[in-house]
Amino acid sequence: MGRGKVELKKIENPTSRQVTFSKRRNGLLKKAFELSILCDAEVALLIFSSSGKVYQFASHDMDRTISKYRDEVGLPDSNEARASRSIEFWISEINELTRAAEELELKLKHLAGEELTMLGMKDLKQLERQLRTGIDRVRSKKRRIIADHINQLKRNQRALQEENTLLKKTARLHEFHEEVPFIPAVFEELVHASHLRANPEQGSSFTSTTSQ
Amino acid sequence: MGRGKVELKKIENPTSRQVTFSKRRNGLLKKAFELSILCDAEVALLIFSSSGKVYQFASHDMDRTISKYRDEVGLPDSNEARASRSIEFWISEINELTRAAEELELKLKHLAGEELTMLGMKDLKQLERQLRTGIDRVRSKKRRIIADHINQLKRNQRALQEENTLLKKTARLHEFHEEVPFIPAVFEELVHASHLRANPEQGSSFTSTTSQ
DNA sequence: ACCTATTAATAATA
DNA sequence: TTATTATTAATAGGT
Repeated sequence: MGRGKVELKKIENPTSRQVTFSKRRNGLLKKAFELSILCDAEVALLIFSSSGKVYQFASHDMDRTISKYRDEVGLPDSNEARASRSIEFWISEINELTRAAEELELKLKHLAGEELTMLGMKDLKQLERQLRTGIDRVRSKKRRIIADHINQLKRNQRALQEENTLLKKTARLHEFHEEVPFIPAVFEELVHASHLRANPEQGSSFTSTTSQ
Repeated sequence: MGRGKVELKKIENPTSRQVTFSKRRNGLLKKAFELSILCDAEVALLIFSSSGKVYQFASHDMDRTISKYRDEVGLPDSNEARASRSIEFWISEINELTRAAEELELKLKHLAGEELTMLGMKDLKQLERQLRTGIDRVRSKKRRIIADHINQLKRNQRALQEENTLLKKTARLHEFHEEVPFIPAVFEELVHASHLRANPEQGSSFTSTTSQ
């Protein structure tokens, strides 16, 4: 509901992500409030921005609602068992994971051409080689997809041409000697549909239908 | 957003209240989900219908989010409860870190041109754009490094040339226009000796001797 | 559950 | 953040 649709994926641009967050957060809180009033429901809503700030709404009392939730879903058990593993274990586990994640993030930045300051000529050459390989593979994949689409189109065209021929013969047999004046809209629709889905099955089912 | 506005008060008619609850509940859950994806937020939503049924959404892990909330808003309850909650929190923290790491790894693979099967044309185009940007930046960095080296070399050369010029001038001032015809044998001998012993004292005594 | 006329939310933009 | 406005999305009221 704006100047254009938006796909359901993380907004990359940090500024517009922040703006959208602000607006949608307010919208969500408002709707939570409305639902609780209009329908006499008990609603609790917690929102953490990616920067860690909290926003909340609770129609009744946050802790009460959370308690109700725990009672319903509640698994107030395995805490002890899991606590048995020493705290140190979990701490080191977290440190390890954090370290690994940071390493991965740095690699990603390097591939994006960021934070290159500490890299030497040798590293840069390797990086360029990796990027080259990546781009080649992506392009290759793109070519394949396009080729597949084209083949699908050709298959459809051939099927349609055959149908056309068949129809003409039938028409002649029935003493209809005039040309078919135009291609019906249905035809267009089928071609479009098969483009979009790029589904071989459709093509063949279409063919078999027409060949019957 | 319907055939007419609605007042913000409890809907009296139980049937339409139920219908509205159903519709708006779904709408709210959907929007909570969208916010979490679009803006990379952590969202938890609990809804109890007036009849007591629970509906929930949690972008990450309900317990983790609730723990974060308690930490932020901070009701320092009993130590027991807090300790056990902390364990839960760490566990979900680990899950979250693991998930994040896997996501990063997948991105890395994509940038390396691997695991492209599930990507559509749109994704591939964006990937190619990212790779292009990356490669441009890496090349730019390389050019800068090379340029710096060249400048350094030029600087050195210039310095040497100036020194050279200076030396020539100095030579002319001292009126030494002939070439040195040969090095006396005594000289050779002394040089050899000082090499072998590597004794600075000798060298200097030799110099002072000759200059006398 | 499905169908539209309408209202509400909001994306792009400043 | 806030304000504006063109568009899309949600949904009220009915079937």
